[in-house]
Amino acid sequence: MSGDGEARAKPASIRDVARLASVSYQTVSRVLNDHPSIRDDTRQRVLAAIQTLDYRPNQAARALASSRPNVLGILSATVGEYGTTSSIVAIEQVARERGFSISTLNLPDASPEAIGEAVRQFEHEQVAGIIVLAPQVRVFNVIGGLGVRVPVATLHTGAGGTAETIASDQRLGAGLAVQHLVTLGHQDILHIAGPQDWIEAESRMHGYLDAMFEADLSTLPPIRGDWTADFGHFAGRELAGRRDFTAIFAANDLMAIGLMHGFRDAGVRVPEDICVIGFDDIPVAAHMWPTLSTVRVDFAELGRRAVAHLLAAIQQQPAPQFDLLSPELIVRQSTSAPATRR
Amino acid sequence: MSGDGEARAKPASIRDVARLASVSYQTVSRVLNDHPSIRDDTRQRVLAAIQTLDYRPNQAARALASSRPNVLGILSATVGEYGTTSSIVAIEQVARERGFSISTLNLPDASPEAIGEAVRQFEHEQVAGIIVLAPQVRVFNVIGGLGVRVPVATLHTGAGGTAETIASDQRLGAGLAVQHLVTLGHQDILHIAGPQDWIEAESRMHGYLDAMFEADLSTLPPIRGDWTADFGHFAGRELAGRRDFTAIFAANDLMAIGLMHGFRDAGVRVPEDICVIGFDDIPVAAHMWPTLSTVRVDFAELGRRAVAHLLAAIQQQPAPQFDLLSPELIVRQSTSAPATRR
DNA sequence: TACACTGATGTGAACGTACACATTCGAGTT
DNA sequence: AACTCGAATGTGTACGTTCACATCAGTGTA
Repeated sequence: MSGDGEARAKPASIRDVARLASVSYQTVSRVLNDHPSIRDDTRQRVLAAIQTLDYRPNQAARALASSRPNVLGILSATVGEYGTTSSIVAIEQVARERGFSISTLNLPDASPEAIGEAVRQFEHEQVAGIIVLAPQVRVFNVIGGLGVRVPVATLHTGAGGTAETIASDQRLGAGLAVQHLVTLGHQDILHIAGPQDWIEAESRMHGYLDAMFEADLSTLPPIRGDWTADFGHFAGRELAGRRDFTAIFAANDLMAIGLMHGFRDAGVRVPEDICVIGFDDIPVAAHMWPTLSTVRVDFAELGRRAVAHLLAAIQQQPAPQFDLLSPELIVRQSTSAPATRR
Repeated sequence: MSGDGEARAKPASIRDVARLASVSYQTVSRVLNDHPSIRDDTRQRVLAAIQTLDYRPNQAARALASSRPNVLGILSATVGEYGTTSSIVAIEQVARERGFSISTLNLPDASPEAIGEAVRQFEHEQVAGIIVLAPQVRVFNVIGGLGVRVPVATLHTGAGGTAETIASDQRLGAGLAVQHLVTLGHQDILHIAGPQDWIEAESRMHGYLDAMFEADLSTLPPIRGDWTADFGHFAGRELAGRRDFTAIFAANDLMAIGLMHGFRDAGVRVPEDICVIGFDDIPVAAHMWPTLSTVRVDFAELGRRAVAHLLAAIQQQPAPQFDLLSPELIVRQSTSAPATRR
């Protein structure tokens, strides 16, 4: 394979740099850590030596010697969901820019034991902080009760507690969706919520309830789903027989897509008979039939903010203040004015 | 919050375990590393002590002392795609079971410079090996020419080279799709391929060409797409005017979904006028209208195998031999016999 | 001139583990 | 009984970095 001339020897250490710059290794260490008391020409000399040797600090040794590690843990329970994935990608990128690496840990189930074990694992891996993407109420409680010693930041809105919480305004988003339906003339709006334990499910549901209340409309009891398109499909077929609503606000796009499928199976037309709006704006939403109205959330920005918060906490600095991230209403074909004949 | 009585002191070290088990720290180290020469009762005593103290080896120290690090790097360029994500989740889980953590690195673009820098970064992080999920031909070449010192495993089929390659039989999968269409009676089948540089795009396209050849059918020049539903949508509208094919095999589900959207816009019916089959079986495929026929690939298993391969290479053991992973044909509504009237 | 004080640098540990080399012990061989 | 051998365990040291402390010059103050 494409011979690479120079057989690279073992990487340069801090002492090699020190020797080349004619200073002690400790001085090099100070330069690396931005110690104030370093004469400027000394710093320049050290930096030049670093450059020459292509020296990069050994993270393992650094983590071992200091108690200030350089890995962020990402704890997620929502595997493969669009929003989660988008956030993780963004987190990883910005964390890397700030000199941290990422260790991800996916929970197949979010049982308290599993969460506890995961946090233990992270602590043991000496992570600097943990970003939690498992937005279940229970996770908060477990983590809160665990006496975690490292900073924790959680994505998504809800439960305050000790953890830094990065929110997008899911309630506002839900409100946008409902107001859109109301503006179109709908009065009987059903909500398909996410699982009971989920913070996002709760806040989207509250957004629905609030918006309905403000519009002076009576609400129907929400239906509990599990976020999946398969559930939506099932629910759609079940609900097709009901005539007490003209529009549905689903807590996420997948369920909305499944719903439309179920309605189709049952001969209910969207949007003519029933309107459907989702939440998330996953990439295929624009290509459904009918194309799916939804609420877009900037998951990547959410992730970036989580990192900013977490790093501030790690460095004992005041948390940066962000405005709540405003979701955006995306109107497509699946919502229209209610049919008059019904 | 929620007082947790015992203020946990610093975690137990190997010496604490040794003291409790009345052995030397070295003996504990041997137990941890499965050294053969350990009396069984000694081993039991040590294991009991480990249990009691909830001891877990400090990975940083371990990585520092040995040159045998315990982190696997995942290099990916295909952000947020379903298959990639599924594989990564599986990789992460099985790697963790085998005592490795995962460091992910997502490339916004797959330029040679970016790839080189990423590999450097991983080497510098002392990763034990790298799993590459950026299945572009170019990536192989860059990595091959880089003289990477750590083992590399790449997912997906194609380009042999020095890297361990974990393949699912994409050609076979593509063949399944085409044969399905042929069996239904189609003769003029168009292929929407992935981007030119992508290994998977190439092998799916070759699968298409091979299957057409075997069926003694003439092929149409494939159309190059970019994997996205948006492209599919565009292509669908363009192709709606053509009458020289009765079925389309799209290289992935997203493009297939976009295609159906485009056809819908143009008044072409699926499957009555044109049949569409995709590849991947993403979760929403079953809920399209019409539901999308496709080829299912076990991405998770693919990821697990990549880890097995990589760990074998790391431990200088012979690579485990797997049969090629066989994709599965999933027949749904978007494919049917061609209309006779056309 | 002696004194404390600050800025810049150097020295000796320590972090928790693995590796190379002792050491001990018992069994088998001569 | 002395000897070899291997299995089981213990002792030093190194990995590359940071931390606590020591040093040493220079500066201002009494």
